[in-house]
Amino acid sequence: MTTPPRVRFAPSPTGYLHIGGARTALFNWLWARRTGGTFVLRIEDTDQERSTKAAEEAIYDGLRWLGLDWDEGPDKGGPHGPYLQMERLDVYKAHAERLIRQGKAYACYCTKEELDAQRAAAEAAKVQFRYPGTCRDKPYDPSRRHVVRFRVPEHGATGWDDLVKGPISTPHETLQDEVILRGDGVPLYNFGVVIDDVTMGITLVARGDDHVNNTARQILMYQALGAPLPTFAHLPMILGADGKRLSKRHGATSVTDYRDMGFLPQAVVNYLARLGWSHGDQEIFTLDELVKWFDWAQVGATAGVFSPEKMLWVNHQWLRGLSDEELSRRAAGYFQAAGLAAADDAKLRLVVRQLRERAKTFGEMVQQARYFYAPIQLDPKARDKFLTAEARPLLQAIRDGLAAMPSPDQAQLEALFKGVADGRALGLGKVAQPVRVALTGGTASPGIHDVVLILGREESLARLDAALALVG
RNA sequence: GGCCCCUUAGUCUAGCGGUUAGGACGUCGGCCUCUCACGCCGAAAGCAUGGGUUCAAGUCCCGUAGGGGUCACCA
Repeated sequence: MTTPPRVRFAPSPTGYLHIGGARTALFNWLWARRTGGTFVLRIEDTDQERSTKAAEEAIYDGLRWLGLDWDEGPDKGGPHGPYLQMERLDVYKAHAERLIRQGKAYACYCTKEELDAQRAAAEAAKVQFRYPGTCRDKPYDPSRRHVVRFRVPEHGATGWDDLVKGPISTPHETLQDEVILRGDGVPLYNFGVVIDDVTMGITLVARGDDHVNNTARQILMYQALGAPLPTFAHLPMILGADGKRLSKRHGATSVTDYRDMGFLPQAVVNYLARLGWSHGDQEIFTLDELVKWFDWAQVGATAGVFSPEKMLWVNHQWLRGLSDEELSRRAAGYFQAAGLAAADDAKLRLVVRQLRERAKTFGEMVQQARYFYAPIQLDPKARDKFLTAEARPLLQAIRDGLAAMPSPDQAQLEALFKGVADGRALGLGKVAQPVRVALTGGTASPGIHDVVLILGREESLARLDAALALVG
């Protein structure tokens, strides 16, 4: 029996919740839920240039929509708060001063300009720039403007056994005495992370593998601090179709974009989980199943290309799996946003039932449902092909037959269409297509009887009349 | 460029020394059919490459190539 892990998701509030960040959050959350551990949300807002409150809210928003709840965080507090880095400045300062006193860090009085010049010189000489240790042995004078640098061993290497990548080691020669506290007392990333993970009792650090190169320096800091090491797990990046890191130019990368397009949160979670993790041959997973089966051992070490097509497919599977009630309840918001249906009513229920097999997202569903709620937009090609003189008598016959039905139902309509077709020795399609174009404006729709039923007798008659007027 | 990581079909993956290399998305063909979807059936398509180790290698080791990441008083 070991103590349950404490994991965390620590985004910077510099933008919306990115697909990649969402997956990192998801894996952490799954592990916490699976093990009975604790999921901590920490906001790393030390980059004051780029951090915004709006972005912070967007992150909460995205996580909530996905259904990933946190046990401790800025908005709900917890025993290790505050959870906003800018509210923890005194903590970093205290630890930095302790490290200075112990000789494990030191004050550096070099100016940015001096450093920039040295960097430029190194570049001109085509050598790798490393901080030369100018201030390494200078006495500590707090009254002088300074940054704090962490003393890195000259030789040797630091490694760890990564939960997803296995053993990794970084030679100290590639490291340098990096700045851990800025002149204004704000910590730099590596220091803030370590101090927070230590003081928050984080036992498993799972993050994107763009942090692999930070891990050795962080381990060195853990050691300097005398703190126990967490386990590290580095998740491979999510790439775009061109093999480059997924970014805006690849399309939608914000989880809320997917919400707006009409994806189900379960589907997004499902897809993200399967991108880089697997459980045999299964493709569709409920959250409960993911919680039950998620394991770092099944997380792959290779970067994955984000596939919008597959995510659409996954979403479609989920859409089709919802009950009629659930489906129309969720669809209602999208229909309202598009100005189509006023509410989750009986008509919407019928529309949605017909469209669930045909639309992969609520966004597509709304598009395909337009003619049920708004005047048709006649597709010219469809009109030329089907609203012809030959079709006139057929349309007329259907119109008259429908007019003669006080309350049409599936069986009556079937008999009507069949009768008209058989009477002229025509296939059903010859009759159905012109009617379809008359009623929907196009050539693709649910079954023609269903269309009539959803539209209703009056509206159907009106549209048939309009078409008849057109064919003259 | 230095360092680190990665490499099974177009894509996501299964595989953990002996398999006709399995599944899924996508693609193509067929069936179903009033259109479109759905569904069903079928097909094409893969172990980057060169050396080892071994009776046996997609699986282990080394090299090469390719890809990605990272080298700030950003995170």
